[in-house]
Amino acid sequence: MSLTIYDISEKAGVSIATVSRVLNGATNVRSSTKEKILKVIEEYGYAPNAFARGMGLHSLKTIGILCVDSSDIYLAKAVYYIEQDLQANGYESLLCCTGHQVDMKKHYLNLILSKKVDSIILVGSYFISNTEEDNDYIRQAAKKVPVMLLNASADYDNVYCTLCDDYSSTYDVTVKMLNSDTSDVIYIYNSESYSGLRKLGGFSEAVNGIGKNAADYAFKYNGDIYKTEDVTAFLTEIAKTHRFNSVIASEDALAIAALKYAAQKGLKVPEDFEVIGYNNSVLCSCSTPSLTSIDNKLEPMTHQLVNTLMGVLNGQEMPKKSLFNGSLVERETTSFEK
Amino acid sequence: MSLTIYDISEKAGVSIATVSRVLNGATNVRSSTKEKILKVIEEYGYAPNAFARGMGLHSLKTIGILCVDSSDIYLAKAVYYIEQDLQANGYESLLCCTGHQVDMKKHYLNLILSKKVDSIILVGSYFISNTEEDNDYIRQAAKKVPVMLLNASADYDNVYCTLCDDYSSTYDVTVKMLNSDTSDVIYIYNSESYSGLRKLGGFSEAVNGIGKNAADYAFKYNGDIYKTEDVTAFLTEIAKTHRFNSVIASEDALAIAALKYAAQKGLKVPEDFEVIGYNNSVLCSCSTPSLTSIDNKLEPMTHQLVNTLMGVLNGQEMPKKSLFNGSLVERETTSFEK
DNA sequence: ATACAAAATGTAAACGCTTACATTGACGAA
DNA sequence: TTCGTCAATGTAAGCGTTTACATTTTGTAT
Repeated sequence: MSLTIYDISEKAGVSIATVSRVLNGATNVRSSTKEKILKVIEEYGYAPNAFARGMGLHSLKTIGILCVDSSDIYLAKAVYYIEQDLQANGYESLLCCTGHQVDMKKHYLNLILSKKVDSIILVGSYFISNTEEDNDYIRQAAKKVPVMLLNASADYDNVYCTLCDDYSSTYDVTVKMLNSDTSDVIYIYNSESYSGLRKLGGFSEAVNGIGKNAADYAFKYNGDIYKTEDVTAFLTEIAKTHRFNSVIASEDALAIAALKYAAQKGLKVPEDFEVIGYNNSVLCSCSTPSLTSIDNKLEPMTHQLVNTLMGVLNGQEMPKKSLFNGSLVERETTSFEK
Repeated sequence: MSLTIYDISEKAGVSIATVSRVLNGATNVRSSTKEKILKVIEEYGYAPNAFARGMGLHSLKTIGILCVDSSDIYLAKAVYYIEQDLQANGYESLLCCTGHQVDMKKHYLNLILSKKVDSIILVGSYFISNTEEDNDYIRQAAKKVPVMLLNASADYDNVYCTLCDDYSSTYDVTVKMLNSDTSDVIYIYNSESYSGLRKLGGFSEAVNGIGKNAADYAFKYNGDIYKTEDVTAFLTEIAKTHRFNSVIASEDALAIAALKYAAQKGLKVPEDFEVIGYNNSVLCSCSTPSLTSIDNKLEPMTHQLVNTLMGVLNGQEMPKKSLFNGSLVERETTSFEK
């Protein structure tokens, strides 16, 4: 078995308490003693047992991150930023990818709670707005540690939200679209995610605003958004019953597929067909023409989230909700600027 | 503070041992007792303390995963597959994103080792082939638990490798390129990653094979591969001194940038300019024209890796090295098939 | 040299579990 | 009824730390 603090104390000729103090950077240890212990540790390659530490300590300076799907470009980026920030603040992070099933989400939430994390950050769709019961597990968790929500909103005790005002962004861009030459605009979205619904709301308000029925222009795609062929087939299907010459997508990947669709139909982008994505992800500059997209300020949001968290952990009063505004990044698939 | 096993035993009127047995699914507990305890646990929302468990238990059925950068599409996908498989095998996973700095890699490696993981899986460039000393930390880790390498090769005790024969794939595709109409082919690559070097080797052999000096045709790009503009600028720079009409890239993102470059120069793809990427990632079908790429069998590789690991943990003799062959997935940026 | 305060170090309890071993209880055979 | 057996349950030690408190050492002023 590996060495314990006893082994080290014995070899260094001191007590375990002194070793522990050195390990934890206590100041009240004579420097000669410290050196001696450090040398032994170095020589024998001792590493403290995290579980034993966990038992003694109250805080392990560890934050649990739950992510629905780390293979999603956007979420992976979010997790990455958050981890960097946590590390910069001297916190470790524990990441679990839960998938979309509710029981798995609950399972991992409890799992990670049992590891004495100081807080939990939820990245992706965890907060299911429809049923109070489904969300109860989050409220339960919030009784133990502060819960941070990225891109979701909830008014619970000890739950802090950082999000982008998708509603407004989508509303604004829809209005812009409706006023442009290509005015037959549809909205395609995929998941039942909270942000997807907020975007739908903004789109709907804009469409309803000009006296049309938004429901006729919003289409939900159930499937893998990265399967381009499936999405283009989906659009082809829509085209059978609906006329449209521009697409607002809830995700960049969907928008990319819309571009493929346009190419298939021989439609010129942006002259005859306009497309707007969401997230301003790496995909945008990968497509030809490059994709206009709404930047939802992921990086600033993650900074804010971690900042808020650090404040909360230090006992400061922090905002329960931090709201950012998205901004349109125009590239080659729209022609607003002309 | 949260409840302990003592609280539960008290409320249920049994001893802590019995509660522990129920918690761990022991069979020798009367079912009426079991029910009673389970009910109390349910009612009071007890969750065992993972650290205390960790102290008692020898194996926590937990695997540590180290990933260089989870925001990289390819690596994120790899991690995702691995986590799914581990979960299916009843193992938990602990993921740490280390970044590229060597000290951070070492730091996290030790950190994760201290959490009593049963094994460590390294995803990305951890094995630095050049200096023995730099790799020593991996050998040290392998003394404690089996170390699994994805896409890297090392002949150390207790280290198991699963990789794709990038060398051959790149060699084959280069030969194919050299024989086609567009024969002025260059290779662009970014990192000092192990697989990047293997690919370079394959490319070089093919080029040297026709009596040219490979070094004149391979170009290393140092920078963010997702910054399309930077990469196109890099290509423009190359074009000043070198004539080329086809590009083999070590990563899809670089290939995508090469497509942008071609578009800028008004070159027709694939007629006047051919491009091949690597990894067959989601980017391939996102670009227009869609990108020909080498599929390096990520999913089968991850399955194999986890299989091997499970075998090793069960004490079976397993292959030290599992080698897959990449395959060319032709899309619209090449014209081999015509 | 002596006394005392402060700094350094040591001792031992606590953290919440698992599990070997001890004890109790139930049931069937004699 | 009485014993033996085996299943169910309980007791207590141990896992490797941290840390409050106790003790020793050091340094300083007298």
